[in-house]
Amino acid sequence: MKIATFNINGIKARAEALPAWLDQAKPDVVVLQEIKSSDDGFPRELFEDRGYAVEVHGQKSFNGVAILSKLPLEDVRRSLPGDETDEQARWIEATVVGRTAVRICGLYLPNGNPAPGPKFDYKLAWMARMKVHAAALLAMEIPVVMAGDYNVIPQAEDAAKPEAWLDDALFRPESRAAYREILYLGFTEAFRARNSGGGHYSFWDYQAGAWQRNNGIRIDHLLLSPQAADLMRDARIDKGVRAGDKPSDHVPVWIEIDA
DNA sequence: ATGGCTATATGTTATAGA
Repeated sequence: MKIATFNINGIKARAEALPAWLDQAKPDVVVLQEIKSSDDGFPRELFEDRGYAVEVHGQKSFNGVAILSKLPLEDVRRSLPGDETDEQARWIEATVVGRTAVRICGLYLPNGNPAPGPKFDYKLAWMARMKVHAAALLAMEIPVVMAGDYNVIPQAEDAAKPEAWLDDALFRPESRAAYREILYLGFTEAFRARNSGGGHYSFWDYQAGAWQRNNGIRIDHLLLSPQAADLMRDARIDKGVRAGDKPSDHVPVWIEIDA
């Protein structure tokens, strides 16, 4: 089962590039972030025509997440527990049953800039909520994949210019510590389990020729429960997508698991 | 780079992203 995460930065703007990537990469499951669309405005037919089941947790203009799956999506949850007043659409999860059942979460973690400030406080509070929910997911003792745009640069080697990010919410010690707290509950970060060293990125800014200069950061991650990590066969970044026509500023990151 | 670009809304500019 090939599972991918892709922050597409606007579903309408990616109406050509996203289907083109699906046809080439043929993922079984994709979690999408920043669809920037309401549920009603989501072009479901683009994906249903390709054989994908579609579940959307949308929001007008900003945020918004979705799951596409070649297999049926069961037991869909459309919010991160822990704050009923949170109206930002940043979490969706569902179960996909292949050879075994896999719980797949699609998340769009808050950016948090500027830091310090209320947006940074929201980011850290959201991560504390995610830690609680992640522990509950681990307790199920089944394959769980938490995939998405974490908006966290885990280590200096995950940025081409780490010195430029020292005061940024994506690289602040508080953000990285909160990320580690979730990871160390017992998850495996898929890409790092199979690839070492620097130079691997999942985002390049549209500005200042960041792509041409390979000035990127690695912020899109897949965290696997032990039962999922045992099934992992591969983990890669589809870097070439960034060079395509009208690209998102993120590229897909994916795993292959024996499930 | 303190924002050089991009996307959305229903705009003639503001807001957000990372």
